[in-house]
Parts: sequence; structure tokens; C-alpha cells
Amino acid sequence: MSKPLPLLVSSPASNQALNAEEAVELAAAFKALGDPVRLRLLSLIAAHEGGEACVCDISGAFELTGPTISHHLKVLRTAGLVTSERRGTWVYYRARPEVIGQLADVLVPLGTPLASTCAPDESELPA
Amino acid sequence: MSKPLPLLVSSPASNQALNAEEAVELAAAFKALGDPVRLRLLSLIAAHEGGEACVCDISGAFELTGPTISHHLKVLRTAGLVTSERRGTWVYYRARPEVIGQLADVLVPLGTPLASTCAPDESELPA
DNA sequence: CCGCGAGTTCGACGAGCGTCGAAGTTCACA
DNA sequence: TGTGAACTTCGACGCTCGTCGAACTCGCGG
Repeated sequence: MSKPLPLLVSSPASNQALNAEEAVELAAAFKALGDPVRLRLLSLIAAHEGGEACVCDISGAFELTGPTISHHLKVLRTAGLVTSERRGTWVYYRARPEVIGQLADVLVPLGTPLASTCAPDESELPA
Repeated sequence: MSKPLPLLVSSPASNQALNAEEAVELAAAFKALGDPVRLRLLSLIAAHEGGEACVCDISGAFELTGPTISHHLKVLRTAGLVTSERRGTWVYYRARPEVIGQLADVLVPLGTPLASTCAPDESELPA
């Protein structure tokens, strides 16, 4: 693994539409969230005491085999949504708030179509 | 099509982990966003004048055939992320802020593992 | 050194997804 | 009435994905 942390590069400024490259990066992250198991895994990790959890802590919540859980965790890790660290016998996973926060930042403007810069007409000026 | 608007049912309260049902609903929406084309489509629709766009307005941004664009729009519509309305010759798409906002609301607590509900002081290290 | 428990990797199988061309539908306009 | 434009639906093609069992790696305890 020589992966230098897949931090997204999406440019900060815009109620503008995403360009193709940004979309590819972001879609990869959203795709990782597009599975119920992975979404719960991430949720369980984030909600766990100390913000981290080892596999044995959370695998009991699923009726899936070990390899499958491991596979999903790998997808989350490759997408940059979690980090993993081995400590003795156990491997601990931890969410990456910066990356997840970027995804939320992308959704917010899509959920507020009329806000921000747009046309300075009579709509709703922030005074 | 007898689809009564797939509004998500996810319960509002929780820095708690998602349950299985919530995860299935939310993952379906995230999966719809897990494709670069669909992400850009949604972005283009939301960024378009008036918050709506007809297919011919946005299909030029892709090197894809009409059927493919139509397919992706259908996925977005089935996921509840957009609505469509025919007006004369053209079909106009519009983002659904309530649904998209729910997705953002799910990501925010995952991106702020230590914050959440109580504990009004931001003592980062509880031990 | 040896065995065990925790996770990961490997290989395979079926289901699902993205894409296209062709055909169908709906509306406007002459 | 009929011709064309704007989408959508249909059927098909490869490729990807989620899942599993088996085999492998790593670290601890005896």
C-alpha cells in the first residue's frame, strides 16, 4: 500500500456545478457509502467509544462472514473514509472527519438551490 | 409509476449508530450519488437557472447517448433525489432539497465524531 | 517452538450496473 | 394529417460488485 491519503481535491468555491474531475472523486466516496453494510460500519465506528472500533467490536452487528466485513472495511479505507491501525492482536478503524465533512459540504448547496450568489434579483437577499 | 415519493423515514434523533432499516434507505440514496454522471446531473440541475433544467439543457455536458442520460435521470428520480415534470415538448427536472438535506444531516455527525448531542463544552479529550 | 485467535487475501460465483442502438411515445407545428 | 423533435423504454452486451469458503499473515501466550 503506497497510498498517500486520498484527500479530495474539490475546489472550495462554488454554488457552481461540479466539473467532471470533481465528480469522479466525489462519486467514488459516495459509492462507498452506497451500501447498507458500509454505511452502518462507518456509523458504528464513528459512534463507538473513543471514535474508534476494532473489527471484533462491530462485526457482531451483521450476519456476514469475516471476509465480507473485511472487504467492506477495505472499500471504506480505499475511499478515504476511514483509517486502520493495528495494535497488537486487533485492528482499529477510525472515521476521517475531514473527508466526510467534504461530502456533506457538497450536498448542502444541492439541498439549498436558491441560496448564495445567484441572481441579485428580488428573491432573498441576506440583507 | 405509482410511487408515492420515497421520502426517507430516518429518525431524527441520534449521534447513535444507524439501524439496519435506516441504512438501507440511506444507502440507496447514496448509491444513486455514487456515479460521476449522476452527481454532475444533480449538480447541473441544482445550479441551473430557476433550480430546474430540461434534459436538453444538460445532456450536452456529457459524451453519452440520450438513453444513457435518461437512464441516470431515472435512477435519480427513483432514489427520490429529483422530480420530473413534462411541460410541452420538454421534461424538466428539479432537485429535492428535503431529501438531499437529509443525506447531509446523516454525514455531519459522522464527520464530527466527538461533538454530537450533550456535553456543551468542547473538551476534546474525555480522559 | 507451537498453536490459537484476529483479520486479511484469494478465487469463484451470481446478481446488478452502465452503456448502447433500435423502437416506442408524446407533443408542437404546419 | 403528417412530420419532426424530445425523451423514454426495451433488449442486449460486458464489467463491476457483494458474498462466501479456503488459505494466508500477524501477534500473543504457553
